[in-house]
Amino acid sequence: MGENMTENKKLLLIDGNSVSFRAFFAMHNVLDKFISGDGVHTNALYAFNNMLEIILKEEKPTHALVAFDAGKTTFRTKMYSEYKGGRAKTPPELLEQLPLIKELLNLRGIKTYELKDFEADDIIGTLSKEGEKDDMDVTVITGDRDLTQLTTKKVTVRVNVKGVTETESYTPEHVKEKLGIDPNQIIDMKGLMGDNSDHYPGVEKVGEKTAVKLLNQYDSMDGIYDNIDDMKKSKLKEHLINDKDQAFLSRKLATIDTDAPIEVKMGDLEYQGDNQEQLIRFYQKMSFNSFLERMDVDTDTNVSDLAEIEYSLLDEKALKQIVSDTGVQTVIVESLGENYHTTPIIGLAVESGDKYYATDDVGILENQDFKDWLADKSKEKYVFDYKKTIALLDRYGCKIDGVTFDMLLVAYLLDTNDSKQDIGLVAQNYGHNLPTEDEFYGKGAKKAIPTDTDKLLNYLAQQAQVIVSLHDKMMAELKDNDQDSLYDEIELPLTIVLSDMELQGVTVQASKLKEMENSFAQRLSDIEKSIYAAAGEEFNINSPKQLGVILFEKLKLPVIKKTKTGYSTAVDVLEKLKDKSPVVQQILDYRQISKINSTYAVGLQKFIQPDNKIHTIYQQTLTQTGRLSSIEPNLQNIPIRIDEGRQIRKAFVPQHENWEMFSADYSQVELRVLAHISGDEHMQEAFKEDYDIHAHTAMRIFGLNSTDDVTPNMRRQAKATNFGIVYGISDYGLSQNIGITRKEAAKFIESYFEQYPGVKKYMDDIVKFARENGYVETIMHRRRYLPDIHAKNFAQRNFAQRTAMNTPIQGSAADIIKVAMINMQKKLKQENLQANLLLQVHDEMIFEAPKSEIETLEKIVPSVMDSAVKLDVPLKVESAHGKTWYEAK
DNA sequence: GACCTCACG
DNA sequence: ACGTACGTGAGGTCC
Repeated sequence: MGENMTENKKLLLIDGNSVSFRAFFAMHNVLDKFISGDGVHTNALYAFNNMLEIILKEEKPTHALVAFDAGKTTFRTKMYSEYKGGRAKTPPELLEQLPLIKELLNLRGIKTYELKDFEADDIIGTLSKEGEKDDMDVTVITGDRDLTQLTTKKVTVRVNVKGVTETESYTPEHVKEKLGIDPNQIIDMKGLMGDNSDHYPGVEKVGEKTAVKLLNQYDSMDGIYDNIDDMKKSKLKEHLINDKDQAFLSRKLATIDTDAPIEVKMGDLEYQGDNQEQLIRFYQKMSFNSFLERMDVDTDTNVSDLAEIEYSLLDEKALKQIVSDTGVQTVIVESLGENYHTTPIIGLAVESGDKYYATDDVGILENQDFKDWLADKSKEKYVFDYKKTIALLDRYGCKIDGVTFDMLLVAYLLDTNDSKQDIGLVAQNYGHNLPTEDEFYGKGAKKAIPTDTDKLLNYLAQQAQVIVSLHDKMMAELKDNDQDSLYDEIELPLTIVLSDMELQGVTVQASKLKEMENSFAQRLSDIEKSIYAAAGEEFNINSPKQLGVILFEKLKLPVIKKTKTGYSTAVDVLEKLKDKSPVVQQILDYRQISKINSTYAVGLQKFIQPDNKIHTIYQQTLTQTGRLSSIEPNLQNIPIRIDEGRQIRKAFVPQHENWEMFSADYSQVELRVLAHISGDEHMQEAFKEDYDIHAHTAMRIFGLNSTDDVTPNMRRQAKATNFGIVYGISDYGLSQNIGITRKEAAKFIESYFEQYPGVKKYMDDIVKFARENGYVETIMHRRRYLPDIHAKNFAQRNFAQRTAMNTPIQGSAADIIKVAMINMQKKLKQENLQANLLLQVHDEMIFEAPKSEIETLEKIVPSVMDSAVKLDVPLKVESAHGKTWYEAK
């Protein structure tokens, strides 16, 4: 180890422009929320400071500097006038924040610097070299990958990967691993391949791959051109010769100047630390409450630093005040851990008339006045996670009603990324200093209720306080987004429907599952034996790693696809190897049965409660599209496609004798939604006339005159294309799915768009909408923000575009069934039926009902479902019933 | 805890 | 040249 006599001097260099840029777009979706008193946007400033806090803590620099670009023209534009040409202008909302960012840095004791005719990169390059000469450790923070060329043993370059706080650290080893070349070869690589975003060319047809290959062979661009005469004749050689001048110019442009004429000296860069007084005033001016709070409690967010709040014990005396209060009150019912259907309540808190009450004695729930107050619909209440609160109280014999504000639900509707089902996280997103569950109770094995009861009760009181103080702001945002009816009329009423379903539970016969488990076990052991025989040895078939060795090394089957860690043994790969060896089919069989056995036959038994029922949890605030998800267990993926798996459904039965299972599903709801929102005439006609949609599509894209001429294979391909359209199609994806070439797939798509021009227009328009607004929305104004729609990275951006196309379709379908569920529950009550809604699987509802009610359900369920919303095309519902879920289809 | 695989819409 | 279908949850392996 080298001795460092300068005592760990540490230089921090930040690329001010690129980090500000990232900061701005990372918080672009809250642009309008972050405005200072005098009307200046502050989102980038806020995110920048966030990053700064984290970086300063991690890096503990002794010296620091933030470099900025000085202007549009530099020595590079003089060399090549097109340099960075065609770049989008910096948004004015960001531009106005740059002086604020510099002011902030000044108050935080960090020097800023810019130099005429040079870019921030050159300042950083020059100083990092100087720091290294002084034997300092240097860290560079930037949003720009180009700076990785500065990486050395002493210089680490951290590039923002997601937002501004997550970075990827480049050391020389990491560069080598990632790019396959050394840091000092990066400029040669850029010279050869050019740079689209900086707008300079390299050598024609040379991309990253080719450049790296050449550099591995010839070391540098000079090496390539020294040996060019010896290269054998090829297009590549021709391009290299033709574009030689261009390549050397590009390399020059890509090279960061490490010898810029800067006027600052290392001594000027000493990190000063915060100017407390002025910084506080600055934060106040910017309304940065969270940063202000952090200053008061110092930097440590330990539980002991929890701001104290005054509360009294929630006892009989307090209840007198609470039940007589006519104003809005906030209720906290706390439980720790995973599944709220089984975990105990560990504490309660109520905010009432600006006072806080809390207790860890659940005996209070036996007080009749309290019970009545909780169940009283006319007593308005606020909570966090209404569904959980209902379920917890239910086990203690209490009902709760009158809830008008569920902070979790509102946070989710405002931004699907925001809700992490943790009040601390939501609070922190809104600038409040409340610990998360993990922060307060500890993580993993260390998780525990604090021994100091006062601490716990204080935390609960604080939760109530956060809910009270954020209510107005969040509800106002909801209204601004035009999402108030989505909340009032759909999500909040749905919470009650879902809690009914969860608490009702579905009856599952353990004996039936046990029986299947035994028969699967027998079959598995048979197949196992014959696989071992074919392989010539015993191994763990469930291990993709071991299986890979057997298939591709021992049996020498051709490798079709690789994963990050080894050979892929996924179904699509094995399907292609089926005729090469009989063992492949046996492995497929083994996999299938093993999956059904472990996940369902064995797995589901563990969830059957003493009441012979399974009580799943529907996550209402999780998916990015507005669908529900089901956990512990997941009852939305019970097998159906293959009969062996489908047998599992025979264990799902009604809870009473002489009852039946009844299921009803929407037919092609997503395509109908697409027909509606795209307004495409041909697709709308197909649904209005109730044609077989896939046959109709086949007829159109294959240019036939009648659906009678459509072959089953044509229909299959058209069906896949319809699915692809809904997912945000790509020719590659479609080609993989139906086993045709990419070219053929591209043809399909082209003719699809010719036949359904409205669909094409929708796809173009929705992506444009996402680019302009930063989000997309459903028919009920459910929102999904798509920050990656502006990503520089091709794959990320494309993904965001497909998401923009798919989300309004999938999400609107989710809206529709949610409305139907609410109406259905109402109808069952109105009609005084005993039938119970038990499950929802995205486009279907599953009920149990007395046999005598089945006929009624057959009329009312489809009618409630297809009238849930009014679209430009009809909705279609199919239903079935039988003794078990298996038969109800 | 990451990764692979596979169940559903 | 890039690297892909959209949305989920869970079990098993391996580190």
